[in-house]
Amino acid sequence: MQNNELFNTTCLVTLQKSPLFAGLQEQVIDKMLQGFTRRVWARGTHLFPEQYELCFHIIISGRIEVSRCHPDTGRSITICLFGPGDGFDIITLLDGKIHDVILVMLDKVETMAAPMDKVRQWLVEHPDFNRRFFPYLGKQMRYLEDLSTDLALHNTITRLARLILHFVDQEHNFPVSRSYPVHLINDFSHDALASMIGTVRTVINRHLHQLKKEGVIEFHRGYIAVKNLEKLALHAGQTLHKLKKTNKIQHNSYR
Amino acid sequence: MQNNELFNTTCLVTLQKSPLFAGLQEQVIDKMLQGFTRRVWARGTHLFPEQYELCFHIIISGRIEVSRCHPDTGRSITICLFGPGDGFDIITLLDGKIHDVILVMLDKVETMAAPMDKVRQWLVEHPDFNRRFFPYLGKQMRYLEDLSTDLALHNTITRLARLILHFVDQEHNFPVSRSYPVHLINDFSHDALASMIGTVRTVINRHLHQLKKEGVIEFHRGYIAVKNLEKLALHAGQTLHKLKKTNKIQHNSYR
DNA sequence: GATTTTCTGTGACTTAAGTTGCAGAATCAT
DNA sequence: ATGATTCTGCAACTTAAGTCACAGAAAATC
Repeated sequence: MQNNELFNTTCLVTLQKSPLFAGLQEQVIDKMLQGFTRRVWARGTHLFPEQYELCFHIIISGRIEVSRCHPDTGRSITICLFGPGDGFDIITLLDGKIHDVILVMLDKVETMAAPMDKVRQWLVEHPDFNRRFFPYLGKQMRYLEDLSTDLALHNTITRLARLILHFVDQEHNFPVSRSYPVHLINDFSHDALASMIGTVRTVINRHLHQLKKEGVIEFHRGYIAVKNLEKLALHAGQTLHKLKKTNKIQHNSYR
Repeated sequence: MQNNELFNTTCLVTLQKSPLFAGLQEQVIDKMLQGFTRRVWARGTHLFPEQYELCFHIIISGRIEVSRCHPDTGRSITICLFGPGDGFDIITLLDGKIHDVILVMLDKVETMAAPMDKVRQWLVEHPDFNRRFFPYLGKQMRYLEDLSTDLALHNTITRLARLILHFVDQEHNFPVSRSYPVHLINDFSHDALASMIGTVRTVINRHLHQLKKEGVIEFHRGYIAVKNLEKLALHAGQTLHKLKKTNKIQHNSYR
């Protein structure tokens, strides 16, 4: 089947670029590819623990939002965002216990799935794979730590600035508008952005308009780009404490 | 030296109870013990990345608070809390990069230290150790996820209730007062508690007094115990949405 | 045991950030 | 196309949770 052939090629390419598999011997990757089954989900699908706990998945195409939801208020927080090359569920893979999060498919999503136990076995059999696995875990833990830190220490506009800064593509700027596009979260609704930094739509809306007024960003429905990186960095607090708040520092130093 | 002998015995016992080493063959543990160096820090010592990035440490005695601090406001958030048997810094071990957190010794702390590379080598050479390492990572990631979720979705009194519930020792209750003691955080100041849930001292103080008035807990300087677990669980939202907030659920259901 | 330092308790005040409600725009489904 | 649905933009309002300031208690240090 030609379609399948194409999918397999896409898989190989994705794996070779994936932080989990990049640099592995081709024969090892080939052998692993045999063990995977293709899965496809439509955009908007919600997956609950029972539906993903048995297999480990590698995303081939599309994005997945991992989130938690408050049963009473309905508010939700996005714990992480996955794209092609990412694998889930890492935590269940690690400890075998159920992981109580909701996966939302932000696009049509294609994955390769293999039983958890088989992937665990690969980790033992292929030290190379095992070694590559560690930095990937580190990256995830750092993201979670940063999320907690931001939520606890920064106000909402700072968090929004940091979010945009985190996903901005500083390499490629649009030649026409001289603005920097944003990755992965470019087409997010204000609700989705709110969930990323643990707040609500109206607050995101207010802050986006403020940043636009200040000339930091430009945006319209499903589109954000950065016009002034320095100002954005200032909002994000990158160099803030060196410039502006000298008085505050002094004020706190004699506590 | 007799003192050293005693320390080695303590080490062995700690390792055998540690989530990282429990169940390993004794000869493997013995061999690892050779590779460790003893380190001691006084209570209150602050460690910065340069001081711990080169070696992986296993705590033998005492507690360590891992935290981040906002340079301007001086507020800080405790990212995790380590006790005997825990190892740090896990993230640097995983990806070899500097990990920008501050370690605060809450007691006099004794650790065993081994070069990062050596521990990474052990992970490769001893599949048993490697396998035990994974669930430990899972536990840490779950804690971070829960922290983020709590910060984003719950108000401060709920977070305080959850904190206490998380560290309560449900097994042993004091026969006299019929109250349940708290682990690890029992002697924390209100400032330290505040840092655990990402808020400030005055807020903790207010809520502690409220919980006391409601008969949920009892406390005095450096002491907390739970008098009514059910009420505490209610505050923590464990069964909240089933009992109390039915109206809220209905109210939200037609959004 | 005197003095310094660190904790705790409390009241008054401020404000960031949520909630609610509605109207119009954009997009999707049939 | 058209009707339904989902997004966006505001404005008015509420409140949880901060800040600030000070005093007394407890603990640590000398």
